[in-house]
Amino acid sequence: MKNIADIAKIAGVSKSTVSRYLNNGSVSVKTKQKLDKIIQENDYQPNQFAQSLRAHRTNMIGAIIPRMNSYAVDETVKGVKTICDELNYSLLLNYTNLNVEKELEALETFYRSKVDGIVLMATEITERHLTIINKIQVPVIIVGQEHEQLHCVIHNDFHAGYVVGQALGKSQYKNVKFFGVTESDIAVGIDRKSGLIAGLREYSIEPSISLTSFNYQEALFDVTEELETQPHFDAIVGATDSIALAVHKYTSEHHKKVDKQFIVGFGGNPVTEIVSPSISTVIYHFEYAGEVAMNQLNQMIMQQAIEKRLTIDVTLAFKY
Amino acid sequence: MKNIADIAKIAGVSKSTVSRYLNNGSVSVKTKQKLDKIIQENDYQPNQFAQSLRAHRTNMIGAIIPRMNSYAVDETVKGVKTICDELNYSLLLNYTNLNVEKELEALETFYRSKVDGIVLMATEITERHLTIINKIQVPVIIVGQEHEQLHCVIHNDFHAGYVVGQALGKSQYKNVKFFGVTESDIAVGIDRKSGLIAGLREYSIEPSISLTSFNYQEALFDVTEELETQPHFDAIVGATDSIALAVHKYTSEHHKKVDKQFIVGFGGNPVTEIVSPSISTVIYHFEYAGEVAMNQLNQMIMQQAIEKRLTIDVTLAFKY
DNA sequence: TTGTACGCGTTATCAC
DNA sequence: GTGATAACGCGTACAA
Repeated sequence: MKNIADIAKIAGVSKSTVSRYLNNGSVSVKTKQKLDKIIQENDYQPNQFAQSLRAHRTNMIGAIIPRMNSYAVDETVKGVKTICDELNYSLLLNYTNLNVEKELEALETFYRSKVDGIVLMATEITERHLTIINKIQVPVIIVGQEHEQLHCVIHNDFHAGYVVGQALGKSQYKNVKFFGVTESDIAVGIDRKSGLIAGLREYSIEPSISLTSFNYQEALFDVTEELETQPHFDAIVGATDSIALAVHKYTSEHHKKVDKQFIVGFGGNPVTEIVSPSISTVIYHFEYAGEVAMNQLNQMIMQQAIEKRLTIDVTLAFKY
Repeated sequence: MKNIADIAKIAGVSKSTVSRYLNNGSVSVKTKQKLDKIIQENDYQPNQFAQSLRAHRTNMIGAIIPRMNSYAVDETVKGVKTICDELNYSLLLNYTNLNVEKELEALETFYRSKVDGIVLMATEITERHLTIINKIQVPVIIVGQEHEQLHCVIHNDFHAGYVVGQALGKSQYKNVKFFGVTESDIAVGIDRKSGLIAGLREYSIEPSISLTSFNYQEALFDVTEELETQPHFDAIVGATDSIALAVHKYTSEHHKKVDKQFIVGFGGNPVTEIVSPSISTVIYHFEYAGEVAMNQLNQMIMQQAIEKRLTIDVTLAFKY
């Protein structure tokens, strides 16, 4: 592998001339042509580490993701990646398997790797997150969760719940069941639920509420237990698509005579379309959120002033 | 951010002593204790780029993946990541959106980034792939596809098809339909199909074969067209879980009277479990394959001799 | 326009 | 056990 000195020697010029050729371009036409050819022939590439070492800048972005095989995460990363490509950043991925410790480690790791910025898809922002984020002097943007003191891109979860509530009321569903999740997750546990309640209230409907888990298997267990005792509702809402899918699984295996329960989820996961009959969902624009987040992060890296909090709207996809 | 010189100055020793403390550890007990404390207090971290610059080694692995929201890809990456963590590599991700050009670019990009090794999940290995891989002097391992001249970790696709064929025969299914994909994909297009045919032949069954796409929507279209003309089979096999899910979608929406068609897919995608009734699948151990691939890659980086071709076995998960 | 010399932070070599 | 020094590859004042 050739370095800048080799190229300089071959061209019969000095290192700095080659360097200038590569950066400013301020060289004579003659040497330019010579270098054009030589660099082509030897397909020379500047060593990025030497560059980083000198520039104190790596052109790398670290993304911390809670899990891999998740529609929301994958879509978001897709968006982040798109903008990284545009802006000429490399994307470093760190997956934490829903483990908070690993999440904190990942922040430290990226700090050591001297990434220019970090995209964090956390499930929860603890005090310790805050401490580390403040310690490391690296721009961080949260996507999918909200926090007063941090920059974040969030989905309009309250509104998502609200439109579902309204739509159900409008469609004359009276008897509504909601399977929610822990309130330690603000976005999903609180906002979606309150939105739904508010939307339904406009039609004087009060939903029956149960608690379950993000995990499909656990949700299926809870749903089974709950619906076995009280099997009929006009509509059943799951706080996530996974939960809605669990509901679908239970009802389609226990109500052969299709007493037509209306099922709704949140997220826009394509699997809601694959099951039969399809279930309704609120489409979240994860990929777009990823793009927005990465653009914001770039602004932060460039030291530009930006808003601390950006909200992405959702789209209702009802199967009437 | 402090560097090794700062630490040395604070401790009243030389840079080399600090460096030795960090690496060999060959320092006196006294200075060791002093440095323990000082490094702790200043939470000093060696600059990885300076290290890389010197060591000609980055401790980075590049993974090239065709798409994000895919069970197979995600599981494989999970396995790769696990071993990366163990071996102290950082994982750089490059997603190509099924675009061959981007795949080639990604190889070049990683080459420039001086990653120590590359994990390539290609859909197809062309002559141009080969050219670039030979040009860049970076160890590359293919996972999920086979190639004579390259190191690869593959799934036993022929055997997967074979066991399905046998199981169907054993179960007295006579009238078998197979939806396959293009033969330009050796693993899926050829091996699975030939395996199935061989397995069925032992029971003197010859399947009816149609061609379709990896894409769920396209598969659904093809399946619909095909099954509308000839609706009944004892068993229908899809070359991938996606295709099997499309079959499931069609049959459950058009055969209300459950004339019990047996559906089988390949991959072990959990969605086959979520739909109702569940469909059978052949479980592919993607995560394990990822682990194996990354371990192999590490061997290659360490200049150890390894086998060019490793095969991972599959597991049949039949819902009788 | 071009070349010289130095520094980015680290580690390996060699004296002491 | 410790310290001075050179080298990794690059960019940039500064001088020519």
